[in-house]
Amino acid sequence: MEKRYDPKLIEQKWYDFWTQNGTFHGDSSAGGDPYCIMIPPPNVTGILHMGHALNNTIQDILVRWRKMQGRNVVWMPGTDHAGIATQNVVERALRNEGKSREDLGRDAFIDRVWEWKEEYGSTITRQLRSLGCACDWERERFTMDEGLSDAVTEVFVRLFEKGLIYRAHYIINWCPRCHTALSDEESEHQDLDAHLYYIRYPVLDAQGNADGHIVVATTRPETLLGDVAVAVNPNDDRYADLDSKQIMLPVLNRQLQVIRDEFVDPEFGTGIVKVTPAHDPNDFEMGQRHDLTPINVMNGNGTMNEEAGPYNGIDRFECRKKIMAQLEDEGLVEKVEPHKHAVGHCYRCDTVVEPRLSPQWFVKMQPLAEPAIEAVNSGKVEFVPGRWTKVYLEWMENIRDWCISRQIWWGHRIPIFYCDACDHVWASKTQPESCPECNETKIRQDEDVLDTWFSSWLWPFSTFGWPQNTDDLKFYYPTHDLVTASEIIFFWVARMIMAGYEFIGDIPFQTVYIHGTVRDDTGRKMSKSLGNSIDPLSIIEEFSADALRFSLMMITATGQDVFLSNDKFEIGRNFGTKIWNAARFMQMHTEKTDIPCRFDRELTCNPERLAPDDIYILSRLDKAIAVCNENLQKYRFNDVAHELYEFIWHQFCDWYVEYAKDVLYGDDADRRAQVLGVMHHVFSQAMRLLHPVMPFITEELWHAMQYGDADDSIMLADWPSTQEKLPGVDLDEKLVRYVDDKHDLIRMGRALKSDYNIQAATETNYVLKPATEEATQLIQADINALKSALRAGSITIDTDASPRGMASAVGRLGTMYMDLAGVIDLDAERQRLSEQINKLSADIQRADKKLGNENFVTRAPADVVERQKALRAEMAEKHDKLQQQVATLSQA
RNA sequence: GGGGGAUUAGCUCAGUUGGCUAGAGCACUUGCUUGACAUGCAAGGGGUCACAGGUUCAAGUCCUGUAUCUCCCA
Repeated sequence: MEKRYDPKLIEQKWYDFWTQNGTFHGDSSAGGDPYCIMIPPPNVTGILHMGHALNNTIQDILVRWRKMQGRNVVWMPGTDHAGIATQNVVERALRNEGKSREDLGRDAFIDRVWEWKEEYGSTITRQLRSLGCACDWERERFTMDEGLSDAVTEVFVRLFEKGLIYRAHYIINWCPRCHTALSDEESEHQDLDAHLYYIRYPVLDAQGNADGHIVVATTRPETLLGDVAVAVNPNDDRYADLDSKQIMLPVLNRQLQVIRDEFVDPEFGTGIVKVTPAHDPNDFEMGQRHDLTPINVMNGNGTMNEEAGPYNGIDRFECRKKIMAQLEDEGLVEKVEPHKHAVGHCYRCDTVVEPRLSPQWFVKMQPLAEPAIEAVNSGKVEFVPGRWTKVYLEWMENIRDWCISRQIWWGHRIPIFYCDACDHVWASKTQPESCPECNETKIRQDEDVLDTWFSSWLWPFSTFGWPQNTDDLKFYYPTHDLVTASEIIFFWVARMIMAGYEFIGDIPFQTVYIHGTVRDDTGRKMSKSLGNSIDPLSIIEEFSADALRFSLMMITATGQDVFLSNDKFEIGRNFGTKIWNAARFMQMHTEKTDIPCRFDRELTCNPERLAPDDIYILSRLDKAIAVCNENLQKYRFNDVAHELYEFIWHQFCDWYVEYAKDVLYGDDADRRAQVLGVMHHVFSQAMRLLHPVMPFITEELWHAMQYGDADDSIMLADWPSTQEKLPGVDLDEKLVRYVDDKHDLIRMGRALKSDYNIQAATETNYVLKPATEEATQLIQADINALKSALRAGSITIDTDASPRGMASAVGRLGTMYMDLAGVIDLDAERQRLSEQINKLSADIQRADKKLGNENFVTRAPADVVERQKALRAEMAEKHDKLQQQVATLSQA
């Protein structure tokens, strides 16, 4: 083994090994107990960021753990075609060539997008590989694949024929830059510091003479060009006489209707609002209630249209400025106030979304939502952490229809056909030759494509070949865990549950694990525009993929947001180095012997000759296994990481390996074999426990230690279980407790040296007065281990010891004296002991107070009271002994 | 406006059904080129658990309110 661990080559090597050996592939015909995870398909234009790294590390942990448990595992990978984002990317490239998509035409443009996809579309899946993801790449899918596209068409036609897909002229979110409709979820609200403009609308009396004005408050003055009415609350008696007046629209001098509608908040502005049904969703609804005809004053690109009169052709924001200037000139501006309000932004390009009245296709969601609500209410689908249940239900119970049409070219074209002859509109899975009603051949397909999520919501079954009822679908569906971030609950999770019920009649997955958002160390979301992203690939380059993964798990509390900075990844790197060196140590000693290394398969040891420290580490291993198992089941990955860190670093390396040195450098060949046997057994189990989190280094060491055959993988090794007791080995509780106490004793002995400024390497002499007969025997049998741990010159066991002039410390096993060769500072030692005594006195008092409380003794559970009593007794004993020490000192 | 989360050591965070003397990593102090590892070892210091009430034998933990930060929805 190399002295330094060099992860780069090793990680590449093992990833190739796994993929070449089909380690990640699952096969339904092999049967067994299925376990399936669907990757949240990343955007095909995407590059790996820390959110992906966190998301996929968690999935990989689950997948590798289940695989080792012997489940028939599939982790389904793939990407989505990201209609708007991908089209944007390709259009940008075209623009650099001085062309537009219209120049190319639809078919040529789509060819061009496919070319782009072939060339650049595998960036993120390649990056997932360097993270170590055990995806079943043979199954990789893309939402525009033939099979998945077939599923999309099938679903559209079914829903259309069921009456759940309809076309309507409705106000939707429109991105003027991407030039398409968006769903409500794709319009992200951001609070903006803006203004509330108070504008005077002239009033004429019944005779048509000027009669003052009314004041309306608006955040968007440019839309007044599309006003058709003003509205007041019916209970607002300030404006009772408004009906007898004519309200005139400034600029265009159009007479406006006056309507009364409950929607108007009398507290907002002046209590009068302008009504612009074509440019505001609330106004649109008011318009419908009052039978108003909307006037659209804008073009699709965000400029004003001919309805805007003098402002025709001007950009909407420019128009706002100009119109305010004109109103100012005409004395029609009452005042302008600062105003904070939420404004929708396009989730793909961050342009301010424009509410736009246009014909679009919608899915009627309420009927689909009902079983999906029930699935979560009944616990068939479970959110972890559970608080997300409420978020999901809240959205589902107030679900709104889903706008699925997009005015772009890249995507699944809507399978709707129109007959110009008879106006028949129908959906068809195949390209029809003629109108089914009138047989006319002059038919045309809808120009729009579907929302990308309209294919993503089918992902859990379309990837398995649905609508065909394939063997894979039957075997792996419903899948088990879905791992994603909270941002995607509405976009994707909720819709998948609805699709699962609607098209398969069953849930798509059992558990939805929602992890936190990755933030920078000041708590801001990582984003390209803020420039605060940490690139996972540069972290992998600098620290290794294992380090990235382990560090993320160490610092990511279940479901909480993660605050990251570069130096946090040192945790994982240092841990990897530690493990590497422990393995080197073991190999070094194993090479010197002729014993085989494969202790994990069969621990060939003589139980009679196992020392307390051997028993102890085996017992701690059992505990580590139990803790890991429990926390994996509970999706508490940071607890798993912490336990592995504690066990491998502190229990194994700090205590057991240190203990083992004495034996391994000693001359008892039989004991050497025992210790090496235990060591390899523990290490091989630890590597398995760690494998899901740090797959590369564990695979490397699995082979370096020859725990498996050359063509074997740790990923196929058995997952550790506490049930597998070692033959003939009794993990005697008494011995385990003894070693715990011995560790205390060692710490105390070292602290004595440290307190007296004696270098650790100086071989001082100790006298030990055991507390009990049992302790005497245990220590006597174990004296060499104690001696070497303390680097003692000698340890004299003396049950009657009462030495003078020595520094002392009291532990459960007994009292430890350190010989200071007559140079003890009595005052300092007295001081040292008094401090301990004082602290103990305070603790004893506190315990007495509790135990003296009648209510505590009678009402608290018996075991709590017992524990308190035992603790008190222990403290009192130690207290007495310390006082004796002080007394002995004084006699000197 | 509605809902969620957070507030514990200098920093980042654990602390699960209330029950030890509140823990970890990093940072800090002191000592150590000890035969796997200085990406390390050993020994330390450091906390009024945001604030105010309440429930309880017992509150970091449960309840109410307040403050600050943060996210989602409208």
